[in-house]
Amino acid sequence: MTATAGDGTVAKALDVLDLVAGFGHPVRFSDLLDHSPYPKATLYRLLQTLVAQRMLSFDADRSTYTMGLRLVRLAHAAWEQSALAPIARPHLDDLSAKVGETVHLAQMDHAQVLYVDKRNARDPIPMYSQAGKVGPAYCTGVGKAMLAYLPEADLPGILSQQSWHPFTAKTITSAAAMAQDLATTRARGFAFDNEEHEPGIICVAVPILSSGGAVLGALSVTSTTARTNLSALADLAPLISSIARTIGQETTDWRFPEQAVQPNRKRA
Amino acid sequence: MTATAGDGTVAKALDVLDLVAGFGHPVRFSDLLDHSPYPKATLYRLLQTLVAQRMLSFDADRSTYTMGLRLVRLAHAAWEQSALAPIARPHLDDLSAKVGETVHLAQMDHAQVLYVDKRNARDPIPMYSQAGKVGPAYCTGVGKAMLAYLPEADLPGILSQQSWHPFTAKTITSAAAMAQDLATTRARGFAFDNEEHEPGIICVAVPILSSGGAVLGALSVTSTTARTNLSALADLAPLISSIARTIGQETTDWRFPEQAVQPNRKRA
DNA sequence: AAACAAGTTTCACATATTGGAACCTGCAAG
DNA sequence: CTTGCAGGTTCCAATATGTGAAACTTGTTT
Repeated sequence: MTATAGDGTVAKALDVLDLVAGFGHPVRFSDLLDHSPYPKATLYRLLQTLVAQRMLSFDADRSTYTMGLRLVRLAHAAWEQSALAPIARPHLDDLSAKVGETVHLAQMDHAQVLYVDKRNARDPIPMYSQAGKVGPAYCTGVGKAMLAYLPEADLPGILSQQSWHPFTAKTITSAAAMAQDLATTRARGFAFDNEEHEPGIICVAVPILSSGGAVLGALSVTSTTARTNLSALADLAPLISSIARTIGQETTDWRFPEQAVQPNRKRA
Repeated sequence: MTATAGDGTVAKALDVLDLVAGFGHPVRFSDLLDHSPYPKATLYRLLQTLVAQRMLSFDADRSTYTMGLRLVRLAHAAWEQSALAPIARPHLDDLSAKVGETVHLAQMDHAQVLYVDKRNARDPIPMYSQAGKVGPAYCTGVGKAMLAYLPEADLPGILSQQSWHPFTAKTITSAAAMAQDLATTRARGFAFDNEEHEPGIICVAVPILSSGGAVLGALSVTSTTARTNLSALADLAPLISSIARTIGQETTDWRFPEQAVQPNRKRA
């Protein structure tokens, strides 16, 4: 599972946190025990600590553990502080308004794709509750767009961590085939998802690059085969690319007005 | 600040996490050192651990620390798993569509109000609040709605933790005055925020209660004095209350279909 | 009443954490 | 240059912390 390094109390605690998160619903102590490598007493103490820290919450009635609210708070800070997401937000609104389809903003996280922001086709609700989800890199538009522009040195490591599960008949299922697809993507300047993750779902995606050329994230527009097709989506590429370029530019530029902020220096 | 209990490595690590979150922008090591009670070496190791766990990320170029992406991931799980938020979501959509004003869903977190979800007004007004953000309980509609229905035993503890900062001339600034206001609120069945937090901003809020009467959260509709007034907002109370009642009902009922889930029992 | 499962506490032992101090950087001033 | 210094990183002995097998509650089943 989350193959944590053997040592470090903090690592263990976070491991447990992931474990609880993985269940996706309130869990009892013994359920966790069955799925964790830690002995009863240790797990018990870790849980106590996490609850005390409000990273988990404990429902005494049902004697189950759930994710705590402190996390939501911390994540808010994480999102706000991320260089990409807050800057991209208004541009996502624009793009969403213009194309009227589902729009995704993603970043690489640990060889997977992390959706950082999203606009739905119907109701535009900017909120990270819908973001935060992770997905595979090898069969999503945003994933392939980022992979294509990653430093060559990093690629093998990341590709080796993909599961290559064949979600659909069109899923790319080997590093070799992926290399091919990424070359095409680079040549084209944008990536497609041709029903590689879910049948009927297609998308165009472009990378968001810093002015130094580093991959900051990716931007995509998703639709269905019922409504459109790849070549129609490709027509959107110039628009999406231009927006991605703007976001990349602004993100590179902004670098936080650090010297302007900090008239507060005191001890805790 | 986050007055953590003296012991526990995990507590310290999370304390540091909060510290970084508090800055709201990338920070250098020494900035953190100035604001933390921990000695250099200790703080250094804690930071290393957090970075290794991807709870923080370290920008080598600028040698600054920022919140990590793993948090966003965990928070997503937290949100999804929370009994209230996912259930309330469609109802927020409804309410938002019907009233066309800003709608908030909040919960109590550690004597403060945590905004868990939000819908913007059609004609969005710039305002201090966003999902994941925390706010004071004593001068917000949602805060007062929840306080009014909390078990009496819990109230003193929570009230004693309020800052009573007079944001505006109308802010309630003492526990005594609050007791009065809460009594009125209970009698009325819903709470007002009469420009108590920000001038020109007013709101109606109702508590969301479980069928057992426990406070699960609160629901509010916010507007401005430029556009409407308290008595007009009060007219919305029946609608909001009814939605809140539905949410409370569904949340109480749902209690996760536990027996349906778990054909997987194995050791890690 | 006896057997059992789930959760909690104990305690001697091991180890991870601690933090003062020494040690590396750059870099700016002499 | 070379000296001084602030921001960062590493050492290491002392010790506080975390460990986990086993004993012990509690509540539930047979």
